[in-house]
Amino acid sequence: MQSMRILQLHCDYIEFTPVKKEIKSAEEIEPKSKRLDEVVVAFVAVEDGDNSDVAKRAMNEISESMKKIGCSKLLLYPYAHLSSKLASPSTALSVLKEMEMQGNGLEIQRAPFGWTKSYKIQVKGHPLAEHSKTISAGEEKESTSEALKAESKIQSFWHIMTTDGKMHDIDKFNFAKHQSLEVLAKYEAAKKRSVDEPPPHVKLMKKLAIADYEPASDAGNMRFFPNGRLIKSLIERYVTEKVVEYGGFEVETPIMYDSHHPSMESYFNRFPARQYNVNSEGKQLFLRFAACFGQFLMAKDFQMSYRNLPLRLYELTRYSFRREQSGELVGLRRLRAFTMPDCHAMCKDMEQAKEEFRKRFDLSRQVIKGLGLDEADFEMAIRFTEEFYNENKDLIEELVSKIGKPVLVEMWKDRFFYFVLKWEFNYVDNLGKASALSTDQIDVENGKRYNIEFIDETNKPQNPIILHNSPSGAVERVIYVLLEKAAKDQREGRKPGLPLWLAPTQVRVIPVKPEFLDYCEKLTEKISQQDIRVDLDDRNESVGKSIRDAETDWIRYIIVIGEKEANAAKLSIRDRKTGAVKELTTDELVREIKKETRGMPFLKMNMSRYVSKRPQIMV
RNA sequence: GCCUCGAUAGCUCAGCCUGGUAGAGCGAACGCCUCGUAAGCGUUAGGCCGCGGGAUCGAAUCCCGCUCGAGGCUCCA
Repeated sequence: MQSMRILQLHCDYIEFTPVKKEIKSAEEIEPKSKRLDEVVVAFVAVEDGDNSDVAKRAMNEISESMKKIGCSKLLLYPYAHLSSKLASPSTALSVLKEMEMQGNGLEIQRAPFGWTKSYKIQVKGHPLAEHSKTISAGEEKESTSEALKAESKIQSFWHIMTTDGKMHDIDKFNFAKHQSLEVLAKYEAAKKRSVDEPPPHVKLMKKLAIADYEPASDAGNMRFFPNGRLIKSLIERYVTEKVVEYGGFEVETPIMYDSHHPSMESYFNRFPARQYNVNSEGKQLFLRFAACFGQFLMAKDFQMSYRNLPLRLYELTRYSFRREQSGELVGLRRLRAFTMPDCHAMCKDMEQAKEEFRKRFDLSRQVIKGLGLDEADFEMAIRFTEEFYNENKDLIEELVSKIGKPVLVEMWKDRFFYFVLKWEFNYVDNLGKASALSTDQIDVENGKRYNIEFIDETNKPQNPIILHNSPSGAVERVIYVLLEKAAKDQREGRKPGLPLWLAPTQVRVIPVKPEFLDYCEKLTEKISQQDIRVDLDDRNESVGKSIRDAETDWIRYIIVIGEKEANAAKLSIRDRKTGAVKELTTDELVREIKKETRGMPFLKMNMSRYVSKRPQIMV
């Protein structure tokens, strides 16, 4: 079958000079040089049989891909050498002219037809810069991004699965008791929502001096103040501990990769133009958008036996980078640079993969719970191919029944992604936006793609099935969820707060008068030695003011020291959770805090112990 | 990427419509008060009104362009 061939290059510039006529029917033009900057050059070979329908399709394809790379200047460059079944020159020229006329909202130029031209060209370094396609009458084929094409055609069937394993129509399901699930289902299936205010966590992240935008960087790259860094460190440590307990081995892989490395190219074709690119010494590098390929390339170099499986590799990626569309970045919900715990398990067969999948499901639930969320705080979605469902109903129904409430189901007629099964926990925020936290996938494709091998029982090499799990989701997103949850508490009349183990200050000591400072200092030191984050408000402010400041900082325990306490064993402790003042000895207080933070990591205070010594972070 | 909105003191914002000395609260510095569970009092310092251009005798204010940011759409491996 004949088809037009196109090689499309996104260029910094092209400069060409018509040298001499190549064929008799060449266009009559002035042989002048021309230079174009920031342009997409499409080398086009028109084949025998191409017609105006093909011209139209070709232009649609070109303009579509140019939209993706954000360029609207196009140079059509007749280039016979791409084909051996060329159309006649007159047909070719008329097809090219049709393409030029069609426009598609682009600024189009055309290099002269039929001339030998010398040219100088500089092609850009991003993965989508080079792109070839073949357009034929009747069908279309795109050699570099079939997957993308397929994605828009992919057929999904949406359902609700109840804990008894029954599937229900979304339209007929009674959401009365499952409002967040309804939001998620509508969000996913219909993509309908409309709000026009920033989500409440944005104010909170600033007020609590956790994080802020950094205008001197790129959008979606946040700065984290001491409080934010502390909270992130604690979450990171917690998730890592849990993954290591489960059996993960922590590794570290590079954050940038060569775009032209053979293992990268096929990955790119699925997910184009969504990464940061870095040029260095002629290499075109991109910043990783996940830990997958780092770990896959590592596993490829392992000599593995089936006896070594399942093998779990884990990395806390600080950072992963995704160049999300600017309009999609909001506070800490979605970032362009984020910290993703990413754990892969290589399994010898589907049986082992399923077993492992169950373990990781439990791990993820445990981690989410430790982070201060419970089943009521998120909605699960589970996605699978029809084939996988038919063969593995038991596994899917088991997961749903463990969650103990209905979940959203997406079923695909055919496998499009590299996985056959995926679930995720979604948090639905105050504005009805859903975002995924934990997730796990069964990947049946990348073992082969990356040439990862193990030797099976019969001494034959096999590709493992790979599970992709993040037990918590991005660390920044966990903070977003905790703050949104706090905002919800506030809105509904409860006191907002962070889990005690994550609070930058757990206890604050306030003297009634400066003369008690000495006593306060000794007390602060004593509590601090028990691995509790305690600070001292040594400013000469009124007690009322100090209490107020501590309350607006969400500090859980406030100890006021005056005449009475300095001469007695018991302390007056204001517990923010109840709002009441209670009397406890120091040891009793320490025990209470230890009990509530048991099993969770501890880090020392990340600011001066003295409130008067701290800069105000006004953002 | 498209659409909408925004940018004034360290922070949050008023002033802009209707052009004529740059405002408040918080925070900061200094001083007074010496205080018992959510804001004690006073004084002072602090501004290229995002950048560039235009019309005007005169611009924070009106017009044009740009940059940056936010929200929505789309997207979200």
